[in-house]
Amino acid sequence: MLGAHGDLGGRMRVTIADVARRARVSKATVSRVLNNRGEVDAGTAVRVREVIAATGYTPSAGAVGLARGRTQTVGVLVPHLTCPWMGDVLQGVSDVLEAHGYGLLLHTMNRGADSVTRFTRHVSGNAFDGLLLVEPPDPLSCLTGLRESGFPVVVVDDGDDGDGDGDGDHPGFPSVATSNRAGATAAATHLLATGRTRPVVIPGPAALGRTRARTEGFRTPFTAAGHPTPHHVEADPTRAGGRTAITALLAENHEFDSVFTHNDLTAAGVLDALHEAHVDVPTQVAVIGFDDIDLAAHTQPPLTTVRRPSREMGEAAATILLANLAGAPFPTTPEIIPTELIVRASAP
Amino acid sequence: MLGAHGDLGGRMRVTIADVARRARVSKATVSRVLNNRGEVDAGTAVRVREVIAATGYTPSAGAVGLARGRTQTVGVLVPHLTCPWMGDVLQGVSDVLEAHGYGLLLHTMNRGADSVTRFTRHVSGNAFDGLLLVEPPDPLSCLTGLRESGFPVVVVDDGDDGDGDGDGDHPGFPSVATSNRAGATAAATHLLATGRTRPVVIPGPAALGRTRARTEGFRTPFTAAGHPTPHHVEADPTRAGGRTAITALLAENHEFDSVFTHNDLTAAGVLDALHEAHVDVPTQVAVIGFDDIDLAAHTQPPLTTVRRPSREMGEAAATILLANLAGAPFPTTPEIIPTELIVRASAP
DNA sequence: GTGAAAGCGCTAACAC
DNA sequence: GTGTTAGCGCTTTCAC
Repeated sequence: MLGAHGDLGGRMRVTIADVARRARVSKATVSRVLNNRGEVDAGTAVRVREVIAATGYTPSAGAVGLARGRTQTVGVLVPHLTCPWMGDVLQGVSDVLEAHGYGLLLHTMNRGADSVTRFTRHVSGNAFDGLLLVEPPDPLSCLTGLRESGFPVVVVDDGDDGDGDGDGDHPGFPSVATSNRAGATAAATHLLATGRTRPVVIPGPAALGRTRARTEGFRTPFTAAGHPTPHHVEADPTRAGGRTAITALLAENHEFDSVFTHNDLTAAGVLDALHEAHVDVPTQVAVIGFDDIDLAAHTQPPLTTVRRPSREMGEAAATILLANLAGAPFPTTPEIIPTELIVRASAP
Repeated sequence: MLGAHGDLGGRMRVTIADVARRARVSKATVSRVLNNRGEVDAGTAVRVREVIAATGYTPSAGAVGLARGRTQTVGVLVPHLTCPWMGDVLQGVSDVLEAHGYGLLLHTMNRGADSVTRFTRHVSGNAFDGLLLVEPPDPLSCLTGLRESGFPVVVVDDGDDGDGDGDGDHPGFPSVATSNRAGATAAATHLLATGRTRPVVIPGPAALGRTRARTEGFRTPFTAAGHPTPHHVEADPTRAGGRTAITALLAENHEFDSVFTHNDLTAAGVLDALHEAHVDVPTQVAVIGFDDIDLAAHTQPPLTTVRRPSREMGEAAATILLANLAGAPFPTTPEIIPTELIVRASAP
């Protein structure tokens, strides 16, 4: 009977000592076989491996971590899990991490300060080797402490706009972002090319770097072509927000031939409002969103939008972090994954 | 200068020994203060706490885990992160776990067998105290081993139909499911109440218990009312699948006045096909989906659907698991979170 | 009330 | 090549 130490319920863990005893070697040798470290006699190695297979031994992750000082785990902090693209980011991260044998410890900031406190404890508790911060809100107090401690951190989707001046929302951290500026420029260029000259812009939260980048990127082609700066309208970054904003605009008889929103949800609301007002899309007004969430392909009409490469950003961030854990230095400039203009019926 | 042992880069970890030394007590006493265990002199406790605060000491999660034999972490295995409701499930799980001070180690099965192998290593490596299996595919080999070992596992969204016979896809495991049968019955009843008698059903994967449950639940009211068994049509569980299926059905002049699909994506495809064929929804054909993903509220017309309480299911599963870790026995019958019929314009 | 000492399961010098 | 010996940072008897 195997390892019948009598644990309550299941059988007792088989430890490296058990393996060593049964293979008639020392724990050190088992460890060597386990990690292909040092030269071990071929015959001995085979014997050890047989015992390992026979006993079903698996090293205790915790013990290995304690002894090595590394946990083979990275922490991921996300604002919340329910927004449309978070799954994509996580999938990208998870794929890379799993491929390299790393675990992924997930944390949410859903419960505000308390969440962050708990998270910080985990960090200082050495629960993981490195950290991925997804869309961190601006004033994340624990950040400064992190940087000072030299703990490996990569920021995903910092507000950086890809214009090379490195002015993300969290300068000083290695980061992955998308070409917010170029994406917005592509949208503007597309509108101009299809004869639209009087756009309305519904920007995102003003505090975010990406809002600045998208705003500027969109304005550039218009002013360059001699048109006035696009009209801006504030709105909640929701479907209802977009709808309300455009309804108000129509009520005051503001003239426009196109709408560019900083996110797809708002754009969906814009479509709603236009539909209600019997304004045809795209003949009377063209609409372009941002992100390319699932919904974008399903609106009526389907939404032309700037795709944000969420999954690729997750992959890139994880890759950079793992490279650093493996000894490589962090890149000094943000890695920019390009956006892509997805042309659908709302702005053909 | 604090703990200037000289770690490369950051400052060296402050350990319980450091705290003990500076507070002029033993490690044991610090541990007692830390865990409110045993009677510690009030003055001593205060002194220790001061040192802890001053040094910013945080216990090493790994060391605590090794010593206590518990990691305060639960593993979550999901098929993939990109499907619409997974974020909701995870959010529910995460909220409960964080509220109880547990970490969440996320695993994906994206890469098939390899993923599962890695995952299994983590399990036997004692990386976590308990396990949440979300929508596990039928033949998950490691499952039987898990059950035998007595390792705490809760299955989320097992195929169980809530009819009380406990015939989930993974009998023997405690599980959380939704009232698939009752939800489908509600959809059927709603259709009948609005004068629809010739429905078409597009079921989900035949292998899943929930497909059986939804199929039966939908059929019951029709046969009870003396109508024939609803016509079934196979289709991929995607938007394209629903579209193709209905297009074919229209081509062969099959008569029907309503469509019930086992998921919203398929329903969206059905709407597409009907729209193309100039069949009006809902006057000519009513459509009801299942799940209530974000998309459902945004289709044209908005989709009537059976809401599946993803987030609540996640919360329930986590709660059951934590209760077990705290000593409570597992419930012997699946916990059923009820569905809810969300009536929108596609089937008013 | 508090300390000393023995682990938890593993790795990593260092000897032989 | 392989064993011995220390730890990694904490918890937990068991004395005092």
